[in-house]
Amino acid sequence: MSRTDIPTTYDPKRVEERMYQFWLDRGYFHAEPDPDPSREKFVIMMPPPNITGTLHVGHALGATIQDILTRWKRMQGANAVWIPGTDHASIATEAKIVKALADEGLTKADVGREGFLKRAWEWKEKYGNTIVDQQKKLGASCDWSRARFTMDPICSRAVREVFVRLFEKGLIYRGNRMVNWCVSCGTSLSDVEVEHEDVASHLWTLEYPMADGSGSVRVATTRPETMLGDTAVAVNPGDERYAALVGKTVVLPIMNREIPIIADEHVDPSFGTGAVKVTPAHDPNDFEIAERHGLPMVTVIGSDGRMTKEAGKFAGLDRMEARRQVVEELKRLGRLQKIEDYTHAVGHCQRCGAMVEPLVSLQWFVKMEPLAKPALKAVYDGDVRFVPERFARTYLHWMENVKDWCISRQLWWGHRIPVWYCKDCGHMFASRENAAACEKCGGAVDQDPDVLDTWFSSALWTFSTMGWPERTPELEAWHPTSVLVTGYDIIFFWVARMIFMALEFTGEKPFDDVLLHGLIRNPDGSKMSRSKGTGVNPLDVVEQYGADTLRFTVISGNTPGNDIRWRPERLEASRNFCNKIWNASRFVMMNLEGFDPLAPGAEPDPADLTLADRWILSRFNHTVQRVTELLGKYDLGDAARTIYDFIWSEYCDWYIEIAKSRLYDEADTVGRATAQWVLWHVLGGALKLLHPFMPFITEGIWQHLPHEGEAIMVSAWPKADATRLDDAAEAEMSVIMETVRVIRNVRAEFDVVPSKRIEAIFHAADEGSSALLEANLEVVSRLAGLGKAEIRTMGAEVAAGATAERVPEKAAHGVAPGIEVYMPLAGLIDIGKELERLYREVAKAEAEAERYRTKLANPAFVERAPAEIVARQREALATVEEQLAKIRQRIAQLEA
RNA sequence: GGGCGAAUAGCUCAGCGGGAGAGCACCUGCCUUACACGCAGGGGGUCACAGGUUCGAGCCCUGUUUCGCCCACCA
Repeated sequence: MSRTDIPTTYDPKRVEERMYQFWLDRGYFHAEPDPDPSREKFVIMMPPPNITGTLHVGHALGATIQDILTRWKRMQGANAVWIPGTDHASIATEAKIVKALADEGLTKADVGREGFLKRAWEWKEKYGNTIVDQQKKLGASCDWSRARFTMDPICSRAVREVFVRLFEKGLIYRGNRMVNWCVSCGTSLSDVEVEHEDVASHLWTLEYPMADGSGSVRVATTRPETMLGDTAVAVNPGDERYAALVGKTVVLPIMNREIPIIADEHVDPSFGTGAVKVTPAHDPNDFEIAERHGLPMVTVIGSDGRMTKEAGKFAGLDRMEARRQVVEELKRLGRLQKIEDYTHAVGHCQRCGAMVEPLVSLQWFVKMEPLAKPALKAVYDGDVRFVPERFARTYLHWMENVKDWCISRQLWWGHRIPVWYCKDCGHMFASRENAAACEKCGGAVDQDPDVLDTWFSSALWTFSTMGWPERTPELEAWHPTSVLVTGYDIIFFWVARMIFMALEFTGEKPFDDVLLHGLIRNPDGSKMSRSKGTGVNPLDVVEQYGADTLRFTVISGNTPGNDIRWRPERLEASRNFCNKIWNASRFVMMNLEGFDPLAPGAEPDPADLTLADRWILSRFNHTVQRVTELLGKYDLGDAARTIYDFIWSEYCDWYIEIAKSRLYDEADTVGRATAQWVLWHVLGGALKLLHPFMPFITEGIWQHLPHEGEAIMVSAWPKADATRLDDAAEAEMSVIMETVRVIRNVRAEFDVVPSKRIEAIFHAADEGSSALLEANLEVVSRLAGLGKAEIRTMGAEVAAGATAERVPEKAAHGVAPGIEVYMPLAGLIDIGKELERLYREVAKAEAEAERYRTKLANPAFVERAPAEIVARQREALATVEEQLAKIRQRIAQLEA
């Protein structure tokens, strides 16, 4: 195919799949631990998505960030590896299986534990890889050969090891305690799995008569149905109103049970009536009060959410129905004193949304205090760094107040708790191997039926995946990992737990940095929800726009930790950028015919470089510096924008346009070759900078450009070449650019069509400006559409009046630093209109000058501000005043 | 009840101590031999409000307001 046949629109479909396969075939994603400790390593463990899941834009953001960092580090020569995996997601997957069973008219009990697990594994085989395949579509450069699943033997073994060690150390214990119970999922939950939501409800004030008939005590409650299980009424010990009643008893209405009035510090005398009903079995505080006072516990709500036998005639009712009936009954008995509207927070199950019931049950817990200590220190000392930093505070606050972690779940899908109970002697023991008999008496044993919280295995992710407890080469070389990239919403679930687990079991932090990204929201700011149909499927986006466009869209305009709203229109901007790159590259390729930039001596002699060449090379190297610096700070959005601006606004808008003169001038062999080399060199470098962000298009183009090496993805990350940084060239170029702008401006003002060439007479202030303009006259002419152009050097001796005579009266006027332009627009100009334009120019410049003058007139500023700042202001003022003078002079001429 | 974030051009967002920015939208010209998914030019902002620090403040400090989020056992 001839290069001119390249389509003018970039088509991702023609590139993406082919390039990904190419990378896979070459094994570029794979890494091995490097025994050489001096080589930089870069390791990311992918947060394992649930096997129930499909990709959403949030995943796309996380994956893009991780891929950018990994590709960048790989290009920098680091031993970079990004290890992927999936999570069994105990409760979420189990819910899916249960639902699938229900669709067949079956229940868990119908299929039994084994049958259920068989179905779960089938589910995993069927759907476990969809999300992996989806990530490949995004261009994720994961080492797929290292993919792990949280229930792989290698991970399961680590889970057992950790459990047994914690058990033996006394850090895992079993206890009858109050836990969060989801009646719908039928399992206990940890504190973090409960979401508190404000619910508009009522505050009921009940009246309990004194047993001795001496009056009554009023108590307020948000849960009247629990009164059936009350075993005391508590007041504050310092509350004089009730001092005389403490020790006496009241009769619990409906149940007609005598319960004591006790004094407990927990009671806030200023709230409600100052007296509290105590229901130890259904309220965490009451549970504690009961423990302090040795109160009995009456369970009136069962694990199914229905009232128990203890609830008397309400037994069997759903708790909400029981509430209505209890309230009715109290009303009838005259014991309902008051109903007020009241809004309070109620816990809901994170997974299913059902109201969580605090219930007392026998569960397994991890004792947190000893584990939290080192985990606090690691972050406090800055050993583990949060980006943005503010999230370290969130973490520290949580960890400082962390309570024991309930890890047992009454589910079947997950890591089964490795504890056995002897049927003969009652001995309980934890074991690394499945136990067939009691370790003490040899009697028959039963394994604990529960499974572990999903997050228990996720917490070990950085090291379980690398073969711990073996001392594998991976662990030696790659642990701790470099950075964890995840959403700020799972700091407690996962980040915190990884930190204390890794510290406890490997003696190392799990990662150096935690990079938190924000959530992608709907255009109205609400959370995306698949159930509400508001989620965006990244694969649809890839289908329509390509992966690079999606990646660039999620990464640009995004700062760490900040949420962004999903605006589909932004995709078009990224898509247009792809197209811009495509066409710029197409242009370069079309103009590279007959030139081999890789040939010896192809690099131009510095003496042959034009101002524009030196300028773009300088700008490119500044861009390299800046982008590298930003990536190092995880400012990926800023880095993306920097590359975008360089490619579009500098390389395309200016350099390519400037290069055309030399490219099209067959006679200028040196000039042509120089432009070709610079075009090629800078394009290649810019593509490299862009590659981590847009891997497909950059690789696709790079493969068609003359290049060394196999692939851009394994090419070396550009290093800033100090010898190419050229401030003088940048300053001079800005004068040339300003001159072009001034002329374009005039053309636009007077509606001169682009195809019409115009004449320009330049007045250069001095020899320097004159020489600069002379050397770049062709550039200016091309970009500004000039026909005839003349440069006059104005010596200091030239008087103002003398200038006017040498300029056609009917000419538009423009001013750039050190350069004046007169444009006789051949009949298109209208002096009145020109004057108006000049007045506007003067007004604008005058306002600017005034700002500088005020500042410089302030002695405090001149004395106290840094000399450099003051000098800059003076310079700026001088420049503006010089231009002002010239415009005023021209106005004077025209007015005369 | 604590804590955090946001408030900057019509919209989505950068900027966080020394000349108010980008993309989209809008207006005016242009199919100029890379690109109309484009080019050139242009309009548009007392940077939420009130104080303070500073020679100088979207940028730092204090307070206020409005949204959003997280944490929390006042029944």
